[in-house]
Amino acid sequence: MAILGFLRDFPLHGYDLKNRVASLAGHVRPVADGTLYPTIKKLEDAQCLTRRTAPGSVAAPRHMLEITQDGTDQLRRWLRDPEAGFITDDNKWYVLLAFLHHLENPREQALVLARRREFLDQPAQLFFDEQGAPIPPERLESPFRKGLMQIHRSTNLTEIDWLDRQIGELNRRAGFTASR
Amino acid sequence: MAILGFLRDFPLHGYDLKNRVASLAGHVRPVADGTLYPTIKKLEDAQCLTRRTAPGSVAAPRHMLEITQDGTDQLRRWLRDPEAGFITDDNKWYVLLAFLHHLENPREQALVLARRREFLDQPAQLFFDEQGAPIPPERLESPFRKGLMQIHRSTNLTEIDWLDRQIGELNRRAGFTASR
DNA sequence: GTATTCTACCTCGGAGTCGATATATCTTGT
DNA sequence: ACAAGATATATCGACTCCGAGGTAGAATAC
Repeated sequence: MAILGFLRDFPLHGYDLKNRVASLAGHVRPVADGTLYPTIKKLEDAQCLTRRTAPGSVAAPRHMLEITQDGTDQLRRWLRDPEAGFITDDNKWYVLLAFLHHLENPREQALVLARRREFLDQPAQLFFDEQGAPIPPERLESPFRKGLMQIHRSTNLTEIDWLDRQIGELNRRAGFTASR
Repeated sequence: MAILGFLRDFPLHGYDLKNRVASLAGHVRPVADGTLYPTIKKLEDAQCLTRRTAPGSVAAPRHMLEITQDGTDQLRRWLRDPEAGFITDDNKWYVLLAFLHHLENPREQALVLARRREFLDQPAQLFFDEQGAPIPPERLESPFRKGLMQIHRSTNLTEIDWLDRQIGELNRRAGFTASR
């Protein structure tokens, strides 16, 4: 998704793509060559991108990659109806968010945000005692677990706040375009 | 790490462990049977835990798992000197944090928190233009990317604040025990 | 001249994870 | 009496991903 998402902005070569994906995922989680290049080839085989060899501006020759219509369609399908992991896993969610603007319909964008919003709504029970009963933060002995739950709660509220404002904005815009 | 960390609190059987790990990791990212049971066996082979068959209190018989001294040592090694991913990947970091109290020396605990603190300090450049120059949040066209960077910044500050207070507290305590 | 470094691409083996499948027990509903 | 569902453990094949290694061109350092 990140490869097609970046290519949708402008054509790139593999090495450049690697650095962009690395700085996006998490913060700086490098993507291994052994992951990137086979994935590019897979997307090429699936007609999602085309390759054009260009002389390297700095060193060895590059393969400039361009997204195709099939690739754009595939990207939009992934964004419109993301797998569960893209909603529940923070890392994946942030990747999705980075490319959600490529889904052009504000109503569809709002629906995706709503899924995340719904997920964040369910109260997080992280720790349980011997009997399996949830332990509230104030009864946790470990200051790290206490901090973990505090941070978790605080960051969730921050994101929920943003989501609500954004969903409202998108629905307003969807209403405008529908009533025109 | 999560298996040994939970067992360090009290003995558990696999099924129970599965639910606890699931509710901890991320928030609710279920752990597959095919991951859990082979891992338990691997830890057993490595003498990190012992197994004792007990009649199932509700249904089928359980294998009650108990951590050994070797297991405790291994857990502490993982916590004391975590791999890079445990510092930079939010999901992994939160798992580590959930068990950091098993590292009993406050000085060692503070050192791990300091590594995370140092990582959070480096400013996040998530998006770049065609020339490779970083794009500041205010010049981003996508509201989702803008929100992404806002949320990222805000949650980072929240965690940094907590880390600083916690590191200070731990160092105070380390000073006390050293001067006694 | 030559070594090093950065750019740029690619492949292979191994490790880890998942989903499907299987088995068995006990409780609950019908 | 029987079916369904939760509990509980285990394995296997498929898949993904990474890390190590290799190739090569161009710039820079020594």
